[in-house]
Amino acid sequence: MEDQKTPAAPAQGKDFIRTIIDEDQSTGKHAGKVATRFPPEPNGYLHIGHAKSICLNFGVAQEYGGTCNLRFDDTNPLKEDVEYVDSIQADVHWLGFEWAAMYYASDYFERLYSFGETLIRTGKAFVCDLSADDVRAFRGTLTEPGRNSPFRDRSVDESLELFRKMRAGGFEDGSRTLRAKIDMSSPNINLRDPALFRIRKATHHRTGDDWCIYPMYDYAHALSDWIEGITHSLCTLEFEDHRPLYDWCLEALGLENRPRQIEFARLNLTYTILSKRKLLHLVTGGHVRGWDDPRMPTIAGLRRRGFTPEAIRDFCNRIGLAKRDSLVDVALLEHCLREDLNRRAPRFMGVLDPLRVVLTNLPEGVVEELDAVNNPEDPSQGTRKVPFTRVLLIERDDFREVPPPRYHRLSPGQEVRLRWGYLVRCQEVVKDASGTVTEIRCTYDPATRGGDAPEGRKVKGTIHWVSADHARAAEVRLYDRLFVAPEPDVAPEGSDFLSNLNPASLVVSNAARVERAAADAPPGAFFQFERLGYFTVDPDSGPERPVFNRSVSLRDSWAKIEKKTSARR
RNA sequence: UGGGGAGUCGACAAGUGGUAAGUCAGCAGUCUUUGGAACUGCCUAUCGGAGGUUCGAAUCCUCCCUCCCCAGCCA
Repeated sequence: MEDQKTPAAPAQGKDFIRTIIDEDQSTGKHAGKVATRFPPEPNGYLHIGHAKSICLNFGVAQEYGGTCNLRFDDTNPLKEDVEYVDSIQADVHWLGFEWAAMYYASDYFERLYSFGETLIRTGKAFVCDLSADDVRAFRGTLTEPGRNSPFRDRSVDESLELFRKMRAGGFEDGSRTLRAKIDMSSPNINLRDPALFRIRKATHHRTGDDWCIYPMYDYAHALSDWIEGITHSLCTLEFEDHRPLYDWCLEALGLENRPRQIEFARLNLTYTILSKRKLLHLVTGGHVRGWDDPRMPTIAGLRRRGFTPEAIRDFCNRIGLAKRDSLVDVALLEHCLREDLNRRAPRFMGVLDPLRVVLTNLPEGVVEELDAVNNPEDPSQGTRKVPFTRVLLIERDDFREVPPPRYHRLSPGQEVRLRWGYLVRCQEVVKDASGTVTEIRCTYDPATRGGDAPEGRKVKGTIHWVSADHARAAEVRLYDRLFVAPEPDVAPEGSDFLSNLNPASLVVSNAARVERAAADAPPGAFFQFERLGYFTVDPDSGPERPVFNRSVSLRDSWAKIEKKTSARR
């Protein structure tokens, strides 16, 4: 795995998982091997929370010279689909990782079944005829112990016969389960004779109708880990009290070289929802345009939004790893993107809300080719030519007839610099009948070509622009946070996270005009429209109509000044 | 009021008995042909609380408080 020089590798302060692995290495546990796995259930798209797990599992394997498998935890045919297995593979690859091997829990169904028979034979599991409701009733509560199933003590032979009949399709869904024989009075509810297999006459996306019984998560996961020789099975905190069951499964079968499950806190992000169920709801409810809507925290959404794998990996390295519940500021994610793109993205000029500027002292028909630097942060990206003509388009917001305090842009009588162009002075404002400014007339100073101000002349403002004749029309999609609340789930009584949806999370500009090179960029290309932010070309883009997504805005200190000064009044 | 976890600056997070890193955010500046970037300074955290052990504790002990997870034939 080359080309993954994610910056800011924490030199000191190893996280607790790597500390554990260090210890295992020094004591020679697992013969010094490190084998991890990323085990998604193919029932939804991967999101930024999964990225944390992916970076951890694949990262640890790389760092210790070990391996990391991709394993689909496909034990519930009712919820799973190939669309998801495809997207998951694509997303892991896109993030920059390559698995040592790819497996499906369903690859192990036969072995898992056979392990089930073994457990029956050794008196550690039994077929239970109780209905789901009855099982619940027998389970007890958090404070009261449960009661043994009346079928718990039936003979090994009877259970074996019943289990075979379950597999053969002889029973209806829900009529029977294979249960572990552990302890109905355990304070840990997961140990109260948990189900190991249930009947589900459903077509599986991989095994078709080969099976009508499917293993439960705890059982399948522990054994799959063991089968693959996983050494460190990393998962999130909610599985902490499943660990005794994970261990039980391996121990009951007398398996050696057992993997160790270690739990870490899942990622939570401000202004974001990271529940597969709720994300699915956003998609099916039409609140977004799909799993890859640029407002979604899915890997597919982030990719379409213009996030880079580098920025996401950097983010995952920076948020740290611990066991305490945390809520990471989404501003950190945005920061990581800006930092990456500032270094790498070429600059272009584009105007979102155009205002005509006529240079009265530049004759019509004259086209000057000016040199513009592609990336001030990276001279190797060179320069390009931009056409300068009599009629220009600037950002409407870069002109104020009555400039507020500390406004450094264009206003009547004032001078401003056109980036890479000339210094221009506003001489006249043209309005329509309703009083809307339709055009401003300026003079340019031929002595300031390239934007160089003569000795002693201070021009504070520099604005972007395009030539009206040369610019290309484009659609620009401005995205904002999907939710207005830092914790979307915190909603008033009677309402849910949907009530916190941001009505302005997408604002489309159809009036935008951009320089040609930007309009010709292929989908997925990223760049900065100077002073506006970082953008990427959306897949909706076509030769006739380029479509740009704003990935993230630039930090805007003027917005802060303006907010403060207006608040003061 | 069962069991399992967790509590260090606004947010993440180092620190594992020797006297509280770093990052993001925020604030104030410098600089600037992006009010971008970069750079500088500030952000005065005694470590959930109370006791105790110790020359010395965020780090050890005791008690207490708060928060999260678990009663799917989901994962």
